[in-house]
Amino acid sequence: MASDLLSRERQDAIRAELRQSGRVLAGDLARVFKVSEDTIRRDLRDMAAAGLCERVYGGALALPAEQPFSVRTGISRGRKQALAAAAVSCLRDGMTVFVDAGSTNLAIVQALPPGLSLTLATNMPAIAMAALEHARIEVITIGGRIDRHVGAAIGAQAERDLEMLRPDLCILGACGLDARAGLTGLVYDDVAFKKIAAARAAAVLVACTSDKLEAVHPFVIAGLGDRMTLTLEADAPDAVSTALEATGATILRAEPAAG
Amino acid sequence: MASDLLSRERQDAIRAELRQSGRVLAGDLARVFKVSEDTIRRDLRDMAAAGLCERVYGGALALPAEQPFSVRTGISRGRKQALAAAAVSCLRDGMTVFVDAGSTNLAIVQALPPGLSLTLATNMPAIAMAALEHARIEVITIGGRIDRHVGAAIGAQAERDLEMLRPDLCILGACGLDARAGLTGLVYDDVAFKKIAAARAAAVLVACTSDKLEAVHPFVIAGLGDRMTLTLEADAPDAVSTALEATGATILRAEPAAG
DNA sequence: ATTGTTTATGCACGATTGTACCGATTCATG
DNA sequence: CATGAATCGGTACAATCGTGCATAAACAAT
Repeated sequence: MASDLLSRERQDAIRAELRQSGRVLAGDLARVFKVSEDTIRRDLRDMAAAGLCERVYGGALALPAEQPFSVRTGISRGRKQALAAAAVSCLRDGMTVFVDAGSTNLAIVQALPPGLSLTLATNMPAIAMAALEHARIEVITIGGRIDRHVGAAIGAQAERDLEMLRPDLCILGACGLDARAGLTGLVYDDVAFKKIAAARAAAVLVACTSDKLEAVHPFVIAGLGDRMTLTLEADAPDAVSTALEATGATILRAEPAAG
Repeated sequence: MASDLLSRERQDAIRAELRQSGRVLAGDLARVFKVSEDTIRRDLRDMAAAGLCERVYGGALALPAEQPFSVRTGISRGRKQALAAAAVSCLRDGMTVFVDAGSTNLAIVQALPPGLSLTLATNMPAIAMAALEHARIEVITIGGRIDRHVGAAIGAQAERDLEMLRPDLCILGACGLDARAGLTGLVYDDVAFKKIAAARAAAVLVACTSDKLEAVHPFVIAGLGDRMTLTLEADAPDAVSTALEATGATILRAEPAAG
C-alpha cells in the first residue's frame, strides 16, 4: 500500500498508529510498509529508547499517558475498530472522500492505514482533527453552523460548501438502516445535509453498528441500491444481511472483534 | 523542468515543496533542479540549520508542526491559561466572536467561563471542538482546505466563508508582535487570512506569549492602533508594554501564573 | 586589466546509516 | 520441557552523507 517512506516517516507513522490504537504488531507493520520485520524491530527499539513507546514481545505498546482516545471512546471501540477496518478496504490511494459526522466514521478515520494518501472532506471537526494525524491526508472542512446533537456543520452554509465537492466516495453516518425503508435519520437538517452529500458522490459507504439495523426513523436519507456499500458487524443477523443485499447494495462483513 | 535558479530561489522552491507534500528526497531534487546531490544536501543542511526543515537520511521533512497540538499545547499550558483568563475579560454575553487558529487561542476558548453565551466562529477544528464543550456557545466553522502547519482552514474557500461574518471581536493568533512592525506572521496564506478576519471585525484582540514579543516576521497582518487590544503575560518587559501602548493599543496584563 | 576574495558548485573518498539475511538465543505457551 | 515464533547480534551491501579540494563565476578593489 504505502512504500518508499523515509525511515523517519515510517517511525512517525508508527507513532500515529500507536496513538490511535495503542498497540502495533511487528509483523503487521512490516507488511504495511513493505520492509522486513528486522527493520520494524529496529524502529521499535529506537523509538522505545527515545521513550516513544514500550517495547513488548511481538510489537510495541503506546505509553499509558498517550492514549486519550481509547479511554474516551470506551468499550464499543473494539467493535467500531473492526467495522472501520472493513470499511477501510474500500479506499484507494488518491481518492477524494467525504466523511459525514458520526462516531463510527470517526473510528474509521482513526483506523486509516498510515500510508494511505487521500483528500478527505468532512463537516465534523473531530473527524478533521483525526484526519490531520495522518501525514498524507489532505483535509478539507465543510463550514457552517455546528449542530450540537450532531457535532458537525449542517444547514445552508454547509450545503453550499458541499457544492464544491464531487467526491469519489461518501462515507455516511448511519442512524437507521432497513431493507425496505432504506437509510433514515432523526434530525431533519442533518438528513437534508446527508442527502445532498450522498447525491454528489460516485459511491456511498455506510458503516453500521448492529444496533442501527432494522431501525426506521422519520426522515429518509437515501434508498438502497447498487451505488451503495454497507459495512455490517460480524454479529449482524444473516437474515438482515441477505435482505439488505437483495436491494442491490454490496455487503461487507467485519471480522469478529476481540474487544 | 527548472534550472538556472539562484541558490536562494532553489531553497525557496524546496520550501514550497516541503510545505506542500511534507517531504523531499535529495535525489529527486537533484534531478529536478539539475544540480548535484551535494548541492541539494548543502541546501537542506542550511535550511535545517535555519529551522526551516528537519534533515533526515535521504532527504528532509517538514517541521513537526505536523502534529502541532499534542506537542505544542502541552508545553506552556500554565502560562497560556493565565493569558486566557485575562483575554476572557474582553468578552460579553451575546457577542459574536471570530477566533483565529493558534494554541493560545485554543487555551482561551477552553478557559471561557461556563455561563457565557457567545456566537463563536473559527477556522480551526480543535477550537471548534473546545467551544462545543460550552453549552451556551453557538459554534460556526469556517471551512476550507486545512493547512497542516496552522491546523486550520485558510485559503480561498475559507476567506469566502469569512465574508458571511461581521464579528464584534476578532481574536487573532499571534506570530510576532512589535511596536513598529505591528503584527506579523510567517506563513503567507495564513497571514492573508488573518488580515481579512481582522479587517471585518469591530475590534481585534491579540493574546501574545512573551516569546513572540518584539519578533518580526516577513508578512504583515495588521498595524497596531486603537482598535486593538493586546494581552501580555505578567513577565512581559515594561519597556515593551509601554512601547506597544504608545501605538494607541489597549494593553491587558495577565496575572502572574504558577506554571 | 589585474588581482584577490567570496560564493556556488561539482567531484572524490572515507565514514555513516539503513536494510536484509543468517545463526544463536530468548520467549510464550501448551 | 518441547516447540515454534520472536528477538538479538553480527555481517554484508548499497545508499547516503560529510569533508576536503578544485573549478568557475561574480564581485571589489587596485
